[in-house]
Order: sequence, then structure tokens, then C-alpha cells
Amino acid sequence: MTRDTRHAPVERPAPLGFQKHDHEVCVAQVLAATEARCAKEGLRLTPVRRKVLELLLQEHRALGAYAILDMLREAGFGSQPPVAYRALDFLAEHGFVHKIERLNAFVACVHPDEAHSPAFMICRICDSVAETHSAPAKGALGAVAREAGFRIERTVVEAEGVCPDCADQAAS
Amino acid sequence: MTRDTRHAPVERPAPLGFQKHDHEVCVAQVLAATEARCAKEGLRLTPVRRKVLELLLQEHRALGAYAILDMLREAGFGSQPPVAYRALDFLAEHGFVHKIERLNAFVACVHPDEAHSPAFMICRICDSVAETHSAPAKGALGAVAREAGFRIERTVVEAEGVCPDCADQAAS
DNA sequence: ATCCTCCATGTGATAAAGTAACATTATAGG
DNA sequence: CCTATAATGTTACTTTATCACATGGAGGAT
Repeated sequence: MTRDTRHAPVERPAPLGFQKHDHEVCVAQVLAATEARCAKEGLRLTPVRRKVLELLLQEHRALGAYAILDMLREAGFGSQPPVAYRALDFLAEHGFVHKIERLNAFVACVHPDEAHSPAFMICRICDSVAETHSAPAKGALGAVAREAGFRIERTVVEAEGVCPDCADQAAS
Repeated sequence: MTRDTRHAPVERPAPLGFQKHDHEVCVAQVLAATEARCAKEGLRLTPVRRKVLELLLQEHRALGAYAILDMLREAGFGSQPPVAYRALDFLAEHGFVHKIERLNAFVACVHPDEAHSPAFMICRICDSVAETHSAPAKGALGAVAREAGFRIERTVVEAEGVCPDCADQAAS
């Protein structure tokens, strides 16, 4: 059993923005944007890498590496951990997916174009994840860091709580 | 081999605030404050729990659960993972230690009195960790969350970068 | 004091997450 | 076409974390 089935209290956890949207279009758009950026920067979006990104986009939630690995196996790819981790490393390195440290899991990035430091809202009930934007290095944290002589290169910002859907369910 | 020896480029990684200080006093003070709070709230700071906190305070850096476990064994406590994890769970639940998600490791809290949402600066060279304060839920992230209907209960804020000491070494 | 209950600890086993090392295959560039 | 490089496949293993169940110890009720 993998993390994604841990609570399973909702039939299909609300997607990335806790909002309804045309998912097919959404997936296609992000894939296209990703391909465009790879072409532009000479990155190789190989079959495994593309498949992993597709899976994450289609699921639209955080998946553990081993959940992804299972899906890769079904799709006929290699089924040993490094296959998944290498694809994830590549995708994460270039900002196409993000790792959710709190969950040891990965989500597809919803705007692979712009450089950004992401922040996440993670529902502790259904594990759904919404990505938003943050710039903690520019605020109080940045000031503290500068004063201490610490050079910030990257930030992890993850808010844990209860998503609207699960709050509604609890209320009813 | 445990995480704490991974790079070991510095003899003794700079302590929690990247600053020199009288460590004996510091440890004693935090321990006293912790005991006071436990007494007040009826929490049981049992031998293992106290030992784990002491170890983390003395080391003054992030330690993995298994590094702690090794030290517990040497101190004559049980040596199976649950021993360490249970003590850490207790301490973390009450804010006496914090988990550094990025490192899968734990640090003692430097101000166990006040309720607070901590933020960390993590040196990617020497793995030293400095705790500071953050309130991301009050800023832009809080606004986004409110708008989305997401209730934030807890936040993880971890800045990764290079600490002053390692920056100096690289420069020289 | 005795019993009871609850919580904490000890222990064995196992699951989940991640990495190292090396052989093999594909790809782009000369 | 050949070669250098990058990507994949696979074996084996390490590190991190949890489950399940037995044992022990502190405190309250009688």
C-alpha cells in the first residue's frame, strides 16, 4: 500500500487548486508548455520522463515514488526504484515537478514556464495538495538570513491543514 | 553511517544560531524551561524522552532518528527504532523538538516556552541548522489559503543554502 | 496495601523511501 | 559510421519509519 491510498476518504481528492476545472485541457496545456521549454533549453523529455510527468499531471495530486513506479511497470517501463527516482530527479531539477517533503511525494508543477519558489497547502485528511506561490526569502526570513550571513538558495514552504472539501465533509 | 557524518567538512558544525555561545548554560536553561513546562502541563518527561532531548541539545544540530538511537543504546536504553521514534514523537508533539523534513532529522527547540511556528536555515554543505521564527500563515500564503478555504494548522518553512562558516571556507 | 488501569517501554518483524554500482542501450555530434 | 555521452535496466543494499504484541511502572480507587 502506498501513501496515496492511505486515507482515501474522498472518492477523488480535489485537484490541485481545490477547484473544478477541465482536466484534459489542463494536462494537455502543461505538457505542451513543458515540451516547449525542453525544446528551447535542449532538455531531453524522454519517454519515461514524459510518462512520469503525465502520470502526475493526470492524477493531479502528490504521488510517492513507489506509486509512480507501479504505474511505470504497468506501462511497460523498468520497474526498479532508480527508474522512477531518476525521472523524478530530472523533472524536479528543472522545476517540472516538485517534491513535497512532508509527504515524501511528488506533484506536477502547474506552471512550468516561469521560475518560481512554490508553496504548498497539504490536506492532512485527504492528502490533496495545492500549489501556490511564495517568496519567503524576501520577507522576514530573508532579513534574518542576511543578518546571519546565511545565503538562501531554495525554500521549502508547506502548509498543513484541512482543505475546503474535507472541511465541508466534517461539518455535514 | 548516519546523516550526521555525511559531509563532515567542519570539525564541529556551527551550532544552532551560527554563533558562539556558552553551550553548557544554554543546554541547562532549555532543559529547565522544558521541565517547567512539563510540570505545569502534566507532561511526563520520562528518562528516555529527557535523554533524547539532552542529546539533541548537546549536539545542537539535526540528528537522524538512528543516530539518536545509537546514542540511546550506548546510554543503556532500548535500541529498537520505536524507542527513538516514540520519544521524538512526544517531544515534537509538544514542541520541544522540531523535525527538519528536508533532512529527515530532528533538532531541539531553542525556546520551548513560547508557542511558535519555527523556520529553519539549513546549510547544504555541513548540514548545520539554525532555527528562527516565521509566520507565513499571516502573510501572502495566509491570504491565499483563506481565499481558497484552506485552514492552515501548521507550516513547514525550511530555507536551504550556505551558512556563514561554509561560505567563508569556500571563499578562502 | 492491593488491585486496576493507563501509559510508557522493550522487542521482533516488516514496510516504505532512497541510493550505489555496474552493465546495456540509445542519441547526438564529428 | 563511429565515438563519446547520456539515459535506462537491473541487482543489491542502506536508511527511514511503522506495526503488533509483550512487559513494566506510576497513580488512583477501594
